Amino acid sequence: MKNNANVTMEELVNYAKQYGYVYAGSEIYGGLANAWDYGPLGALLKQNIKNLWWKKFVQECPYNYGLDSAILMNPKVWIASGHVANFNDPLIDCKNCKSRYRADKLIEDATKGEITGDGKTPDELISLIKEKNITCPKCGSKEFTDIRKFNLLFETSQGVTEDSKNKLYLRGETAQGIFVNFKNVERSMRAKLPFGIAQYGKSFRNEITPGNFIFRTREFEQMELEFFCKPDTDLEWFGFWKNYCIDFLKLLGLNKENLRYRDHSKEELSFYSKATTDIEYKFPFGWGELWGIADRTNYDLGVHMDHSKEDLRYLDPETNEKYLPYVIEPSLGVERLLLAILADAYQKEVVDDEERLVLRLHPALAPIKATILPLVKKFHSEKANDIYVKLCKYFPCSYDEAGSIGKRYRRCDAIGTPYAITIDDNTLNEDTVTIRNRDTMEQITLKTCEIKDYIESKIVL
RNA sequence: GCGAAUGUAGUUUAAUGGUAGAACCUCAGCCUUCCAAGCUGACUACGUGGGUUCGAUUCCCAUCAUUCGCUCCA
Repeated sequence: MKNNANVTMEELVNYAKQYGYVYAGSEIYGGLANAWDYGPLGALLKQNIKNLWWKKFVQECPYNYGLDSAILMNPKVWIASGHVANFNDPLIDCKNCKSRYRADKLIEDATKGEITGDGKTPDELISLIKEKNITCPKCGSKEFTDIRKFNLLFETSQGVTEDSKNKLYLRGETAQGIFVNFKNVERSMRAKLPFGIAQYGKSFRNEITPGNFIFRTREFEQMELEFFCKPDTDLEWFGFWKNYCIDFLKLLGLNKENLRYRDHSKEELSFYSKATTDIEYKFPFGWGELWGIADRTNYDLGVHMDHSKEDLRYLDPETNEKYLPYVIEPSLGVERLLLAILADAYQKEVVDDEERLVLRLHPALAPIKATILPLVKKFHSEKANDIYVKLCKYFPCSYDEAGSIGKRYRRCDAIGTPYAITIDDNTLNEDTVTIRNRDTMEQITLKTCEIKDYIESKIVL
């Protein structure tokens, strides 16, 4: 039944636009590359994703606390974290065949790792390339362009006048807002290791090549947890969170077949990371990273302690030792998860030779939980509207009286609404309604006063 | 940013150097008592800006956007 192998990205993009999930950004002005807006349903789905993540990682998790830190931070944060230096890729083009390389990688490859490009200025890199007679691996040319730096951090300025002294960065990840608040949370919540701090929010990166719809965008939303633990327990917790994360995805209803772990090789690991595992999802365009789970050691707290001169060490109440906690970071992109959820739920089924488009979303994720349908407009509208007004107070509902009942069922199938409540003569005479289930197409009869409890019991994750 | 391709209603598309036709969707009305029924009507498009031409959606240039590679990553 579940099979999204035939769903193309193109189909999903059209679907998302057609039904009010995702629109191209600034469309009436010709668009803006790679910007996407979330429509009425997309906004609800996004909210649901974030709320469910918060529920599982904060509300129901005894270890973790929530946080909402600012997007604008003191620029020293980004210098300390290494983003200002390391989000600068020195790129160089071959003038002959137009191939593009990272200058530091080019040197490393050409010298078989004898010379590393780490920490070199652009001028030093250029002279190294000349000195070692490095040629383009593709065409053998020695003619390269100058090095151009692509700073992945967005810059902005604070104050009404443009002034480099007031240069600020839009955060490139939410994680740093957590690290700089480590001591605050520890003190105010009287937190004992191990404990985690979770937050979701917007981050910005000047990606050189964004793409694949909402998979990689320059403005995106992250849901990150920084989990602090004793230095020797990091690998144990690393395993714990790997399981916890994938269980969460399965709970949301993602098909197991479309999920896998991928461990980073040693060469691939970030300089600060001891181990990293990605949870990948099989998107219509192929396997792609959904959730990165990294053992960041004590790197982040360490650099912030160095740069800020604040003591960020934890005083272990059992041993009276002071040490920097290790950090496990499960980091998830909201839009990526949303894309995975849409791709996974999108089903085209054939019912009596007719194609039925149905979005098999978990009821907890569905933007609209129930739709209220008067069986015949002129007889049942008034009663249906009464019920609609009452149910709206508890969860998002819609009301639809246009077209045949069958057509209205299909409309709510297409946007993933799990329950359709039909109001007919029995509602007027006996105060009962028919509730039709999107997935099974089965119908049950309930008293009107039972509807709210019934649906609320189904939309809990 | 570089290379290649593309751009006609919300979606899928047709035709054309003389300013565009359809299907689905949507909306209104009629009809309709449980799975996209039917009838009547309505709305909506040549990405943007220049150039050539008597006249451009069509040809040329630029620009913007999208897609695919390089690269990067949540």
